Amino acid sequence: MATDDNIPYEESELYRIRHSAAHVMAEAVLTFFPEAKLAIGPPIAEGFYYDFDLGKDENGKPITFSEDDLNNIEKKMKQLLKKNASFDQSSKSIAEARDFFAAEPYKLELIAELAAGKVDENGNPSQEPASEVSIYQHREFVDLCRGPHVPYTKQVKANAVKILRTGGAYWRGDENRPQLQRIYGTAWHNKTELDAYLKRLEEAKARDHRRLGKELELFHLSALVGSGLPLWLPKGTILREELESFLRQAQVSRGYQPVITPHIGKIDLYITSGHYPYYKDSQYTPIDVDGEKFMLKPMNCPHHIEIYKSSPRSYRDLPLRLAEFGAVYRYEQSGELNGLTRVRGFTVDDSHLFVRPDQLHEEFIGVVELIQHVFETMGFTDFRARLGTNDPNSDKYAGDPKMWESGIEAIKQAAEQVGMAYSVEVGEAAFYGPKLDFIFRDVLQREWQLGTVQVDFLLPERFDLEYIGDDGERHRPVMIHRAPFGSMERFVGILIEHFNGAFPLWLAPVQAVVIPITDNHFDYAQQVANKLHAEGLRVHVDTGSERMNKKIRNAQLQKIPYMLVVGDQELEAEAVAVRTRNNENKGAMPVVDFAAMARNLVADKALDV
RNA sequence: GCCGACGUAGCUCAAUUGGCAGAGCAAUGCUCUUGUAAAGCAUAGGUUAUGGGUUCAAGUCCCAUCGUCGGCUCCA
Repeated sequence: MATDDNIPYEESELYRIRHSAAHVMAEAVLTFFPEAKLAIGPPIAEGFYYDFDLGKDENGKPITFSEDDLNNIEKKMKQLLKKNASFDQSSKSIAEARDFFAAEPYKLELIAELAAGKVDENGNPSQEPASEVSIYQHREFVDLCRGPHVPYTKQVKANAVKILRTGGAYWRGDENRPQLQRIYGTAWHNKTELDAYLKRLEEAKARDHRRLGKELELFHLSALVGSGLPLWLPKGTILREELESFLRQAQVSRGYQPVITPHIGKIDLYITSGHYPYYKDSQYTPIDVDGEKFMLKPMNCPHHIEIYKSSPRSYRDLPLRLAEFGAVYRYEQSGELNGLTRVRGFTVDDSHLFVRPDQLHEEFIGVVELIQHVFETMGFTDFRARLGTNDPNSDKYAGDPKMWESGIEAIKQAAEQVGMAYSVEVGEAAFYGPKLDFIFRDVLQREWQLGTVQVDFLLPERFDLEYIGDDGERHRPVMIHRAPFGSMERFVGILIEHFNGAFPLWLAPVQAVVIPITDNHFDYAQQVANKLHAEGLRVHVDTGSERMNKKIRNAQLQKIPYMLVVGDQELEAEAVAVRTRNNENKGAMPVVDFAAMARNLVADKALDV
């Protein structure tokens, strides 16, 4: 996010520019749609938006912005920016404001909540009831608004502003409220910054995992198989299995025990766990067999719990760490699906740790350290932690408040001990307990929730879990749910974009391609490949009829780490001419030397070749 | 699920106002035997997502379904 020096974004000039741009855009909209009702129009991370209610057409359908409308609005907006006007603040009493905004139902709702002390003028939560409201005006355009703005419209450069897109958006983000028409725009200090931003958007498009997944033959989405049910192609499978094997090893050395559970389970299992009512709307319909209902597994927890219950547990058995790459199925709404990052069938690198209360602290720290290890290995340096707590005002969260308190306390203590900063976000918890999420920011500054650790006192109670303590009495264990990757699908999707398809050697589906210069070198190329295979490397021989140059180009486009060119000279010297995908020509080296070098890079999980 | 846009060869895209479905890449065959990012020629490839409708005539217009994309909601 671009900020001026170290000032918080909210206090930066860019924020004022964008907020002002939003007002001028709304002014432009009103010139074409005088009847439009205004909702809210705040600055956001990389621009701004404004929501409008355009009313209904003669068929009762909501009026929406067309592409032409957007073009016209943008043109008008630029004119209005250049035609200078000052932004002037004033205040009105609640009664005056009600009067003034009498024709603006959305503003009236905000004023009512302002007066009740629920929100501020920008729609953000507030504490104190307001007696006056802040108003900003430029020319004829007046908005309920806390500001701040730039002093004059001219200070928003017309050539540094762009309208980006439109879309429906629910009023107050509530799908039960009317759907408004939102216009997104962006604004920057100057044209250079705008162009840089637009270029960044283009780059993001080029490294989109859906595009690269096709080009690099990693996965396929088939309409016939079903929406959100990805098929892993051979190369994508290598990538995924390398990740799984990396985590599996890391887990075995930390005392985890792999288990395997079925893809379906009786509905009673999920009713007992309490998952069923929470996830009912996002489930595949239960399968009815001989009068019994089975559900596609939406989560692995209850299955692992039944493993815990399969035999009496002693305090000596704990912690019991059960791990599974467990496939789960959730019937996400169609509009939510997206490539690999949002699917209906996915695999959670799931584990449930059954621990004694006195082990909770240490085990939680162990999980946090494992996640840190995973992120570090991937070269993910830019991430933050988020403590998700229950919202006392919501009925979404089960269990008694004491459980929640001790869970939250356990997470805070663990985070403190490992020196990890975190932000607290109310209402981000799982229904059964608080959690610490790891949110990774990729090279394009987008944030993704990946790893998660959750403390759960509830399910042990629901399933009546117990262990026999050293006092001979029955005690209740605590559960930790955790997934460092989050889901294999999402993680791979993010990894594709993070590395722009140029995976570290240990992950690259094809690590090297041998390129014979002429047909006469095919045999030698195959010998080289055989040797490297024997060394555990994934090598492919390009026996196509193209010229060497074309084969190099193809390998470059496939982002294969090494191109091993072999001709007469290499054949003679038992060597390969090594070229990297970074356009680096390392020259000839003996095959054994290349193998040793590559093996080391794989063993070290080096991030680049 | 809601709002909007879109769906033409394996991929990326063309196809005046409705008027003979086409190109590049990829694939296949042949020729060339090549030294670090695209050799040449040829061949094949399509019920224009699916199903209806309007029309002398539909890739193009209308309806429905499926799918994809951009948002909203939701979320690993």
